[in-house]
Amino acid sequence: MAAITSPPSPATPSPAAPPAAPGAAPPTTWHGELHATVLDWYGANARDLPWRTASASPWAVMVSEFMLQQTPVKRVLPAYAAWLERWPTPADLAADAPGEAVRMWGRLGYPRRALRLHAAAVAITEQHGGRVPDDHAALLALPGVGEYTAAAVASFAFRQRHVVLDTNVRRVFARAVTGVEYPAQATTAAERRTAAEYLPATPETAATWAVAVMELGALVCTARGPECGACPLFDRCAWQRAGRPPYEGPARRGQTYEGTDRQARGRLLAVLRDAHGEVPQARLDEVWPDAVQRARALDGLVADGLVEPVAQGVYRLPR
DNA sequence: AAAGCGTGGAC
DNA sequence: TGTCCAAGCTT
Repeated sequence: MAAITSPPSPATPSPAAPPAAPGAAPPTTWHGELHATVLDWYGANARDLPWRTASASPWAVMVSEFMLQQTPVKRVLPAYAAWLERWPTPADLAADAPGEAVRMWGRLGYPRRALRLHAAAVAITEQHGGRVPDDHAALLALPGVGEYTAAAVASFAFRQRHVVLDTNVRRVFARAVTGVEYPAQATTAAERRTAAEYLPATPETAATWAVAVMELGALVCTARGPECGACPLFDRCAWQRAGRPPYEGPARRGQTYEGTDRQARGRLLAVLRDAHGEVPQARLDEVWPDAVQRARALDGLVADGLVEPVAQGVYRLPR
């Protein structure tokens, strides 16, 4: 496999050993240089985000992580602030109705996340004394918390050492280490192995490294139009050294949205969100003409617990 | 394990 | 314009 190589340093002919043979860990000094390179870049370029401040509680970090699942930072910022103002602790949210969480979620998208965040708050309140657990396995057991989110909360909020593998990190490793433009569609064991190899040994350093690599992917090593000229890994990057070969493979996505059940669900739920209280069927009929698809979408929302039928032809957000 | 799940912005 | 993408999770 390729690797992040040492930069061709004309100034200091590095005494560091060349890239290690497959299977062997590279020299600590070399790793240390790589870590310093990325950490220095992060120190100078990190965005000033509210969930990264010292005063951000583990709950605040968890809220941010839920909201950031597939939603851009810019749209999360105001929702994050409003959410924490209303529900500063898990117990505050748990004491409120799940429908209120769905309403506060607004237009962030994927509203099931709101429901799961509420359910997580209930679990934290009932099973963890109202404190966000600092144990990775306990985090993973919470609703809406997967491998990434568990690692992110444990790392960012509790400064533990975990492989934090999100879309940004995967892309950075795909390019810098593997030498391809994009990672595979699904996360592979090889990717976890690679990320683990490069993870600093010290928890505190590992935690900062995790967020730093993510930030690099978000700001420089972007999916489209990466700014390689501004990248601290420019000289080491396997993709760069290979001449930045374009992605080869199957189309990575291609989801149409217009006319889908997803769009129908969104329209219906928007009506429920904006109407405080019960909503008659007629109000829903207005926003989606196709009766068959409308019924299917509404059934789906009910099945997901996002909508509650209160009577024949009357609906509301769940209580 | 591939598909379903929202929404808005960038190019 | 349509396509792609955004700190994924669940079934």
